[in-house]
Amino acid sequence: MSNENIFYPHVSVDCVVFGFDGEKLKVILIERTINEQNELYNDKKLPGSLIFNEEDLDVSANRVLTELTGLKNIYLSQFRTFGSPDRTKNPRDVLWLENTTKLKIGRIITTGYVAMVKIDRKLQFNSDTTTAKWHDVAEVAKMSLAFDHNEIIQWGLKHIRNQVEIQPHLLFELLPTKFTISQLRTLYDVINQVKSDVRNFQKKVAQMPYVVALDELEKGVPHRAARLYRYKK
Amino acid sequence: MSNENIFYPHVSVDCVVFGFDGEKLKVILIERTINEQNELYNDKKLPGSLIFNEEDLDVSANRVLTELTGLKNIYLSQFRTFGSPDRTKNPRDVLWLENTTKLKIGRIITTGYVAMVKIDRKLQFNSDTTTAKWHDVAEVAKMSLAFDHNEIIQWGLKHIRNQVEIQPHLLFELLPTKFTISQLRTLYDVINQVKSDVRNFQKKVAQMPYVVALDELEKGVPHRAARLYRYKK
DNA sequence: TTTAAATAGTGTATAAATTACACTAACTAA
DNA sequence: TTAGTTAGTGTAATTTATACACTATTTAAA
Repeated sequence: MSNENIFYPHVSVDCVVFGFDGEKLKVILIERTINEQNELYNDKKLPGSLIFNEEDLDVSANRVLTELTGLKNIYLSQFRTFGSPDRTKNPRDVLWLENTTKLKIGRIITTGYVAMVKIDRKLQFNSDTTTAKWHDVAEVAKMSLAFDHNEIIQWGLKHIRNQVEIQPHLLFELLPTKFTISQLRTLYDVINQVKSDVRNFQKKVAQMPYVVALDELEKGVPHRAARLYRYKK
Repeated sequence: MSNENIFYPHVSVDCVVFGFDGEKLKVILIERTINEQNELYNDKKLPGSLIFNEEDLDVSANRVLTELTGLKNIYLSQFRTFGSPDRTKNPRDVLWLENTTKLKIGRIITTGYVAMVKIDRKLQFNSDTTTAKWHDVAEVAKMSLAFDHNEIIQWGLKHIRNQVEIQPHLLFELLPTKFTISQLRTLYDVINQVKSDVRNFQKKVAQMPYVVALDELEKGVPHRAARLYRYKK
């Protein structure tokens, strides 16, 4: 192996945080502002950043997520690492990187993490120049995000689809503590890209010992109120 | 973000190549020799190496696999990145790294790839000091490999188990071109850690349009010969 | 040449899971 | 009172999964 081919890339983590608003899948994006020849340009990106020395990847992902969104104690699950040399070929991305890190950046290898969180969790951020907000996943697919973040989101989506199939319990991470079967079904359908039959779905839920009915109905709807359920254990 | 926390790790790839000998799951390991204070020490590790500048991770994994095993045109699938700062805490590993790369190595982030190959493919290698060989996965679990390679193999195993469930076609990557149903069943059982019923398994295979019976029997067995099948499409 | 040993190969009945399908119930607002 | 909106319920048919035991074929040894 010849030494001159070896180089020192930077390493980062990016977090794809999914939420569900009762109707659509959402993802958290950070707004970034780039000062390009004194023209301000606005853009969106995933919450992510370079890792620290002596910091494990998982730890880094948690730190970065908290720094950029205020979310704490979120279960983040690694899904894929993106290492194309083309990742930093967009001059706008390079400009932004060098401005925010004060480093000369050549190449960045980034590891993607997914999380599924209840959408009512408050997003806070401790930087003046970034804003974390929920966006429709479907809308985001049409936008042009920083770096290869569109691609990263698609892989993240694929990952949670697989994960939910193996561990259906994960669905409840996305629902409010009290939810209707209708909400659960809509979520199930959005994730699995299917259209479930209402009666068959009720039957399926009835067989889930971990979904327990409450003596409570939803409120504030202009029609018959649905029964509320919660996830147990 | 403060600059002094940012550092420059090395990035590598490691390949977990699975095979099947008709009975047990196998994995390719490389033998390495470490000269430790003029004592030679032998050891095993996964085929892996540092990536080159401007080289995509996937490309790198293929290059490294070919360099260390002679295997070409193998479908490698990324499964997880290992980034603990403790990865390079074993002095023996550091010694070996610095001898082979002639670089001062601090930390290495490595991305794991899995492949499934027919075990009759010949292993060649173009280095005098390394030897690639098949080993029983179960035996390897009891050995102490270089770096965190034991852990990497376990994650790789988990990955192919999931993948095979989603894509049963992958099983045929591990079988010879012509195989018996018995071999297919044994492989299925080893991968899924189950014990299938012979009759039910035959039924299952009969429903796989991509497994076609040949007008041919296995040879050289000291009992009734089984019919051969092949994978189609 | 007979017999033992080893593995191949076959069918049926039961249970469980999945699918298809249409109407009544409850509440709100006009 | 009525129209609009969503909640909630059962049954039959099909498909899939499971449990289970004997005969067939070949080789090698007695």
